[in-house]
Amino acid sequence: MARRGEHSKYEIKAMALAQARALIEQGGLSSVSARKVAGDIGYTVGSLYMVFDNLDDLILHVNASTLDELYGQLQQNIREDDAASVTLKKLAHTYIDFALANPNCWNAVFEHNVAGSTQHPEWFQRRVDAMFSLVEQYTSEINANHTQAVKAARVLWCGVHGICVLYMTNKLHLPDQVELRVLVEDLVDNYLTGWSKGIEE
Amino acid sequence: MARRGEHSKYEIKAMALAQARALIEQGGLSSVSARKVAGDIGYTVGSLYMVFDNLDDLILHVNASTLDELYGQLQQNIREDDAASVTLKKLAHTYIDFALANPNCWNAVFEHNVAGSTQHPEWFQRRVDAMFSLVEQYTSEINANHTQAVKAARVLWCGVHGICVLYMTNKLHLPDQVELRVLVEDLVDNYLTGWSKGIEE
DNA sequence: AAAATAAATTAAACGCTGTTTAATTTTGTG
DNA sequence: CACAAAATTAAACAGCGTTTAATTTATTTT
Repeated sequence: MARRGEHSKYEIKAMALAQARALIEQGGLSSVSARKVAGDIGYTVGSLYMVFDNLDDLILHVNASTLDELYGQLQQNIREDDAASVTLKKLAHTYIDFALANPNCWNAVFEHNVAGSTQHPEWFQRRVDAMFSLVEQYTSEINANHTQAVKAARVLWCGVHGICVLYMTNKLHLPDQVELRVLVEDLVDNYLTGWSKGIEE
Repeated sequence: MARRGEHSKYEIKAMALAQARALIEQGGLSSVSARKVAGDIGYTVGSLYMVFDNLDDLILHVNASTLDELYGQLQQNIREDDAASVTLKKLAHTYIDFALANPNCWNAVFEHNVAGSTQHPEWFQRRVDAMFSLVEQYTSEINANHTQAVKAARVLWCGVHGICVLYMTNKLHLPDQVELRVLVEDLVDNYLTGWSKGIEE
């Protein structure tokens, strides 16, 4: 085994990921290219293909780390003594706040769809599932029925995401009186109210 | 003025749009290229740039026609004598059905984000707004307060879209018991129940 | 009818892209 | 020191969006 000695494979991988992420932060997904990333960290494309399958693989790893960061922030804002409905609302707001604070990274997660395969690799899917599971923890506090709790978690999270994604891609034209945060508040409130009523009966 | 005589500008434009749409239907947005579209209709790229600003402009026009088709299907499934809540549910289902029936065209509408400008051209925005307005018609039947009806329309439509977009991009992993149609049903039902309860008080 | 003009259309070029290949350098080992 | 293996680069390929200049075609003018 031989290397230039300066950086290990892991270091090169980490450097490439960091630089790709920086490029996305600054100019969005379209400003990432193999030559640019490689050049910025002092290598040529070949070294990138040594540690990543291809550019999609690289971007998928950046997106995974974005999801990790988002997951961390979701966890941080949870207070054990809050009611489940309060926690769910906090999670929704944290999601929106993260997207607003990291628009390009957040966008990249959903903008980037791997061309050929219809499925994401397992290690990526796990991150998506983890977020649904987090929400599910609190919907199941409201309704112990597992299937119902799963469904509610999916619906709530998808709903919050839908508001977010249409807003971030300039397809949600809000009147001045209506704010983004008010919409998610309204969604979670009304959905949970309706859901609770369904349980009572 | 002179032309090859075979086709007028409008005809070329229409042919290009039709072919671009066909390519999207078959292989998604990534299988559209200026050279491919031009070649398929018997011209070279130059003729494309005669009738479109650029490739983004072409795709934006395809997407606009997709939205028109979707809007048409939404209108078709409306029965005047249905209750507003029933109509809203029908609209949601029609939206899902359209996405499932035209996955690549539907995806293209949301996958394609014009690089430079943050805003879409007016004629495109109008199509998006038209859909929200359609939903708004029926939320305002439930609550006459305009601001509230606008908000509910946005939240419902975003929610349905969120479910749809995460499902279509393989980021929504549904347990076998939970179906896509059940999710939108659940969303609309519970949201409207919660919303109605808010009005009563 | 021939010549001039203007538009339509093409061909070619520019600089970029992801990816693969072969050549080259560097390193660790026998 | 020589050999082999790994790291790294350089070059190539086929494609991309877009712009430019050249060329064909049709219309207008003389």
